[in-house]
Amino acid sequence: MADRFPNIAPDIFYDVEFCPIRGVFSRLGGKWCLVILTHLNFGTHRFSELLAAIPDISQRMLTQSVRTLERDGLVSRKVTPSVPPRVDYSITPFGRSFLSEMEGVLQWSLKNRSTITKTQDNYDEKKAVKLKAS
Amino acid sequence: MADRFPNIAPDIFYDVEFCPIRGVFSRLGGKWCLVILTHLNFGTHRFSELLAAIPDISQRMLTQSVRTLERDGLVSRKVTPSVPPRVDYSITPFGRSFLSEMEGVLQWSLKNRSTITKTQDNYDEKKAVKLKAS
DNA sequence: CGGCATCCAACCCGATACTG
DNA sequence: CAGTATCGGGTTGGATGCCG
Repeated sequence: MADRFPNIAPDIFYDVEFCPIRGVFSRLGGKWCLVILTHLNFGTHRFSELLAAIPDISQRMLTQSVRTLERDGLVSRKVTPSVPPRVDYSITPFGRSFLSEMEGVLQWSLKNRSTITKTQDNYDEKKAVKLKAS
Repeated sequence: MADRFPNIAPDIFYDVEFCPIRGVFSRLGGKWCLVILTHLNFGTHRFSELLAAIPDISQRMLTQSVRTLERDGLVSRKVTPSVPPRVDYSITPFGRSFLSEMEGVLQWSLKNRSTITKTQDNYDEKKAVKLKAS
């Protein structure tokens, strides 16, 4: 497997089934899961609190995302059968361990946001010039 | 802004425009960009090599993804105008800096893959029992 | 209040065909 | 070889309405 090409990645990344990027990360890496987890990292919150705290998420997506996070064990869900009912979401230790690994990436994103924007603008400009030349 | 709720995240995560997750990470976090970057981290590769190295990507998605990575400055593209033409992709130092931040997350994914699978199975089973009871 | 169900629009993505 | 262009299915995600 590794002799497919010279200088290429370890076998694990070829295996579509076991590749850590495809299997785990692609599901938890989405922006919603990460945003929700980040908010819960600062305290337990009700469904409606999360909904208000994340202005650009729909109720449907929030429901779906917390369900995924609960199913994967990164978030715990506590139902209080009062009237009206109350549901609280908390981050689990497992969820915290994931988030701590994401810390560096988030810092990187924050630090390099403007650099990327400029690079993009530069790229788009060059492309526009080439198009005009043809 | 921060007084919206008690114990909630720093302001930056509320700002849809400047939030590091939404702005940068949601674009680079997708599985394709990460897989491509990982392969390029082990050496420069031609388009067709990448296509063969990543069995589950289509030509269209590969083109699109390397273009995104190039536009964001994580990958460099070198065209050799021979017949037939040759295009080589390499990871840039900037791309390497991103990848190094992702290292921990990838390790986490690899380490906890089986745990997550079991947690999911457990969750699904409990849910099935509840459905049967009703 | 915290969902779930439904409908519908948008876009993601693969397959295919064609070009320099 | 390394793309671009187009079509079409499948999924994502928003809007609305109903229910415990």
